[in-house]
Amino acid sequence: MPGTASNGRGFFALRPDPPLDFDLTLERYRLWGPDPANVYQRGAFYRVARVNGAGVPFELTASGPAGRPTVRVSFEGPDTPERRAAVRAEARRLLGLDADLGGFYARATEDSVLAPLVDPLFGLRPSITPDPFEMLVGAIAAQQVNLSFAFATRARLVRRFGRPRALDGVTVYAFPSPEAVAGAEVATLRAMQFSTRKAEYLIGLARAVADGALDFGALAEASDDEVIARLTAVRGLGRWTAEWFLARGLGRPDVCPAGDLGVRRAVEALCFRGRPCDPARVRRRALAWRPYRSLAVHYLLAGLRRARAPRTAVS
DNA sequence: AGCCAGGCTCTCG
DNA sequence: CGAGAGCATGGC
Repeated sequence: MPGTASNGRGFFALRPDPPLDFDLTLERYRLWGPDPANVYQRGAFYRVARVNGAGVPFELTASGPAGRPTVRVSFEGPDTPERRAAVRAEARRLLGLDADLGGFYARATEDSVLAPLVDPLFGLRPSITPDPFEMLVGAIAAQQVNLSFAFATRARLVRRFGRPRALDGVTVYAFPSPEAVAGAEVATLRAMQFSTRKAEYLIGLARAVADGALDFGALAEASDDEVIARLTAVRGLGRWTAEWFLARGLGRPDVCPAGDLGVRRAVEALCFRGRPCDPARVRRRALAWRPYRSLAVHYLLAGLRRARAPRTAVS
């Protein structure tokens, strides 16, 4: 590895506005199985940032009091301002640091469903996927199948089409580029246990991104409704996918993916005493959580998970 | 064996 | 248009 040693490492610290619960926020990257592009193990989170097409592996660790944590960021050198800025931007998105948690909590105290969730989930932030293509691939993988299976199929795709990097002996993959997936064969994706339909969706999406038909830069500037319209024009991307993209890909604050099975179950359990309700009812109930519907949904899902699988007393 | 899993497309009426 | 059937896959 010529050059690696002399290029060294870069370090800096993030001091986000509190609160931030580092583990609660990043826990989702290991809940349903390993994700080779987002490795969270032994208290450290690893990922590969993209800078002008080049990959920069970095590592996040937390220290300091929970009320005011410091996030230590370490990345593969050379330590240039451009690389540093790119890593900082990815770290901020992964940790959801731009979310208005204070405003949400103030509103949540007035809501009988949200209020009890604030204390046990204090500092949970909505992790944003830094790479929009990655977000959409993950959504397609998760359509209509359980999340453990979805993670497994997506992990196979990452290992096959992504590039492995090493940082402190930990292997973390750069998520595959649209160009790499655009060149895949349906049969290859079928072998990863994607259905034929999903294989077609994935290749079609990758091509649309690669040839510029789907422009993420433009989406970032568009209104919520416009984003939904442009995404659902792509075969394989429906409203559910578009709404999760808004929330988890673009960090839009006021989105409720009412068609989501998990959201529906959470709303049924926490708002309607377990009584079944359809997406329209979910959407109506969520109106009360404006303009923080994304955070509300995030907390409902995490709250239900916690209720069903409570953490051990010590942690 | 059969139902479920954090949907989407296509077709009809 | 809105509802409904059809779709593929693996896990339990």
